[in-house]
Amino acid sequence: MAESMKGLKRTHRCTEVSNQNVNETVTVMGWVQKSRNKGGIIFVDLRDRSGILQVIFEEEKCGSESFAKAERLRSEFVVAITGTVALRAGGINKNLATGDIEIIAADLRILSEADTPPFPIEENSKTKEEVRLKYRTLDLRRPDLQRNLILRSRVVSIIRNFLAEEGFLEIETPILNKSTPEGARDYLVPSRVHPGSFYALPQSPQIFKQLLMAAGYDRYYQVAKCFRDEDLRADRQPEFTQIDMELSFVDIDEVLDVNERLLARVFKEAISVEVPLPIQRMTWQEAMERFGSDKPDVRFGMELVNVTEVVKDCDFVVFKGAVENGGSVRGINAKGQGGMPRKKIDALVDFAKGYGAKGLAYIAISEDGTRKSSFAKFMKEEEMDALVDRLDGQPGDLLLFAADRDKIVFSVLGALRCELAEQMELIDKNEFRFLWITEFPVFEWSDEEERYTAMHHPFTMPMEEDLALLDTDMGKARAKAYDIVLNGVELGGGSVRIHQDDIQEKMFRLLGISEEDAHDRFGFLLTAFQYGVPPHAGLAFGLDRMIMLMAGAESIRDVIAFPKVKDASCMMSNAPDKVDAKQLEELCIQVVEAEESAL
RNA sequence: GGCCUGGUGGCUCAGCUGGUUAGAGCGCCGCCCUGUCACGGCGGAGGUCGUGGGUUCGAACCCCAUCCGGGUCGCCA
Repeated sequence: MAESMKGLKRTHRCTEVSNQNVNETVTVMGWVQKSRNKGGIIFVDLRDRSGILQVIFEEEKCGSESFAKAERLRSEFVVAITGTVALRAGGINKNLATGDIEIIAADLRILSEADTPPFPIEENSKTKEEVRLKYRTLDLRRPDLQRNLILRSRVVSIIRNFLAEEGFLEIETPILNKSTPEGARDYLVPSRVHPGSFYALPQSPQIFKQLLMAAGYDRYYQVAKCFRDEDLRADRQPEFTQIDMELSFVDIDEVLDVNERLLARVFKEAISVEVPLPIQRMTWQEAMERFGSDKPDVRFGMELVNVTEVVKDCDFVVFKGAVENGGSVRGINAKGQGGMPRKKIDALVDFAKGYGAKGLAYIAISEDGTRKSSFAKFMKEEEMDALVDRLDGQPGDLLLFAADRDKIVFSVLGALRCELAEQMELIDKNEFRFLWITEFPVFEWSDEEERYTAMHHPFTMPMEEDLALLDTDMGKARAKAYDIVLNGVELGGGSVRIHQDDIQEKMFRLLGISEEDAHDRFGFLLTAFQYGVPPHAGLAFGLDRMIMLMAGAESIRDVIAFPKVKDASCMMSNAPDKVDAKQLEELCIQVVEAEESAL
């Protein structure tokens, strides 16, 4: 039976008690981690978010009533204990921060009884995520998740302090918005007052922060919830948090500068990691050429090598064909993997196919220098020599080649490079390597829509020196856009925005957005800009990913209190769910269930 | 939507090519124990093998469908 805590006040969290408090009377409250009943003495490990503290019950010290209650304690009971701090009479437990002390209980109240939890509340849980997510409150009691959320809170407060010091204002923007498609799928909210009309949840506060710049708020930031109705991944949730900011009267360098100082501060204060400044910068083109990725992990090498020139006249149709179709042939050298068994190489080929490759050519060089290759028979001896030479192939190396359109070659080798690094254990998990990627293309060709779309968004400023390209070769135009990458993960990105109306008009035109369309969708922004808009630029960090990397978590779910599973539902609450017919009626939405089952 | 992968007591797993009364560790329950902390001792309970079909004399195991997780490609301005 649960008791009241009337008259009690907690004096310490569990690990706030130390040997400095010996002989003091304290009141601690928390959950029973473990109870060890030795008959005449009962040991209870009491747990709260700070950690664990041992309490002992002896009948002559706590009285028969409390002792009887102590005998009933089970895992996860919530209790309040008043007692005296003492140095341990028994051995010291070195595994516990409070291992040299214990509380000699004088009084016990059972504040809440508890059923036996469905899985153990312990660090490094082996329990399936499915079960953990269903009982998320229990999962959140585990020390590793508590550490992650405490870290998250700390990071956010460091960010707030830093940005305040730098003159940023924290301003909230609406959650219920007008849908401005182009980009991710919107979550829609039906309007009751306007039947048939919908709000959209923000994918980011993009337009509002630009409006704030036009309104003169100079430097803005927000811890912003964002929503995207797309499929989930280990590092993607349908709702997630961005540290979103925008600055007026700045160009690229100033944005990067303030953000790298922010990152350095956060990593130093939160996890004692020094971030050397300035952070390395690399253009998008260079990143693609060298690493096959716009978010390269530069903790290891294994860079791509372009061998198009070497093989363009060879007789191997795969290579020749790729070159003739305007593509390229590139390779990587997996050092020391020349002895990789055929089966594993085949697995790599399958891996490559998952990224759109039709195949993967290889040359395995054994320790004695002899070569095994999937395509040697189509090549002249000197062509093979030249290939090996270009990739600096040494005895014991494995050379892998992809031939296709650049887009596919990059994506295949970029992924393969990371996969091999993982297999070969080339990655130092304690290293944090930041990288700015700059000069993204303004446009990206969409095969699906058969037109150019904005790579970043339609308000991204092209590089001044490339403005002329917009009329002649728009695919080559570069933007004043940048991403911040950490260990191969895109942590954030942003751009300088267009504040010149003629350039904005041109962008809309190039994207196939008519004047009418633009006005319909972004009219409120364009109108605002007519009354004086400063040059401005901004950036947004994915907070969840940042915490994930800082915490060394494998999934974003481990740094979010109540995450959703793969199909975007919540295993705990069962959201999304059906709603009452009455609720739908108010929204003038027909109940379709009956019709569906009839079909 | 595609591909890969998992589902066996509360938890984690084993269960060989189909032949059982489906096992183990932890947890749980009861009794005992005044220095435990992975406490210990003795005893005990607990499983329609995700679900539905099918093949077979016989299915946890094979086939089909389906549900619930995980990874990934597409998608994610």
